[in-house]
Amino acid sequence: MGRKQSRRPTAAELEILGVLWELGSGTVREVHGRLAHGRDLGYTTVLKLLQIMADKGLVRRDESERAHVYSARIPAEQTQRLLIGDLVDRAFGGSAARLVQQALSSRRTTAEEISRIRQYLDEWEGKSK
Amino acid sequence: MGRKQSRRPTAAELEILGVLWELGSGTVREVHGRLAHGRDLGYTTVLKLLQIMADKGLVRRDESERAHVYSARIPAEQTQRLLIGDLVDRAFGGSAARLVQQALSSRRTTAEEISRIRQYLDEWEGKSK
DNA sequence: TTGCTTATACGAAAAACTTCGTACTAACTT
DNA sequence: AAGTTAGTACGAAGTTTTTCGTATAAGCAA
Repeated sequence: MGRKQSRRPTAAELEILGVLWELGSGTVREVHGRLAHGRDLGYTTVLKLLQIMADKGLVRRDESERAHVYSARIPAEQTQRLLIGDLVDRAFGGSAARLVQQALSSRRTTAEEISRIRQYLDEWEGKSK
Repeated sequence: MGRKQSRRPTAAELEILGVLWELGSGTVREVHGRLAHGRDLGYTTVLKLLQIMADKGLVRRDESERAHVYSARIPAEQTQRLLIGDLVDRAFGGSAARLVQQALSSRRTTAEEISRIRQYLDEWEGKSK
C-alpha cells in the first residue's frame, strides 16, 4: 500500500510512465502493446511493474472495469525535472548549460525546435530580470 | 577481458567516471578519496568497481606502477550524449527542445549560462543553414 | 453448462548492481 | 630478516530491479 514516492523511477518504470504520459491512461494491454514493439517483453511483466508502481504511488489505478486502467500520478514535468537535476549533477558537473549544449549536438534538432528554445530563453530572461 | 562497451554506465560507474574526467586519471586511492568524502564507502568497493569498469572497457588501466592508474576511456561528451539521448527518448517523447525547456526551468541558471546557450544556438543555426 | 479467452494476483527465479571481506603480494622500515 | 604498510585479486553476500510462470477468476460463446 501507498508508500512514499518522489524517488527516481527505475528505467523500466520510466518507460511505462512515458507511455502513460503520452496516452493519458491505459490498460496493461495497451501499455504492453506500445512497449513490446520489436522487443520480447512479457505481458505479465508489464502487469507486475504496474502493480508495483501502483503500490509505490507512481500510478493511479481505476479498477471499475475488468481491465484496470492506469494513469501516471505524477506529472511528466515534475519527474523530468527530477531526472534532469540528477543528470546535471551526476554527469555535467552541475552545469545546465553544458547539458543543453550536448542536447543540441547529440540530436537532430529541427529549426522549429531551435526557435522554440529561443522563445524559452526569452521568456526566461524576461522573468528573471 | 575487454567486452563490448557503449552501454549506459550505471550510477556508481558514472560517479567514478565523473572523478576521472575531472582528474584526468587517478589511482584507486585518489578516486576513493574524492568519492568517500562524507560517505561511508569502502576502498575495495571502488577498487572492484574500477576493475569491473576496466573489464567492460569503460576505463583504461596503467599497470606500470604498483598502484594502477585509471583513466576514462570514453570522453565525457560521448557519454553525456548517450545519457541525454536515453533520457530524451524515454522521458521526453523524443523532443530535445522539451528537455532544454525543463533544464532551464528546473535549475538556477545564471545569466552567463544563458548567454552561453544563445551562443550555442547561433553556432548551431549557422552550421545547419 | 462447458469450454475458451482475457483478466489480475503473486511468488519467486533471474539478472544486474553494489558492497565488502579475506587472501595474497610487493615494497618499505627498523 | 621480520614486521608493517599499501596495494591488487576475487569470491561472494546483499540489494534492487526485471522478468515470468502458474494459479485463479470473470466474462463470453456454443
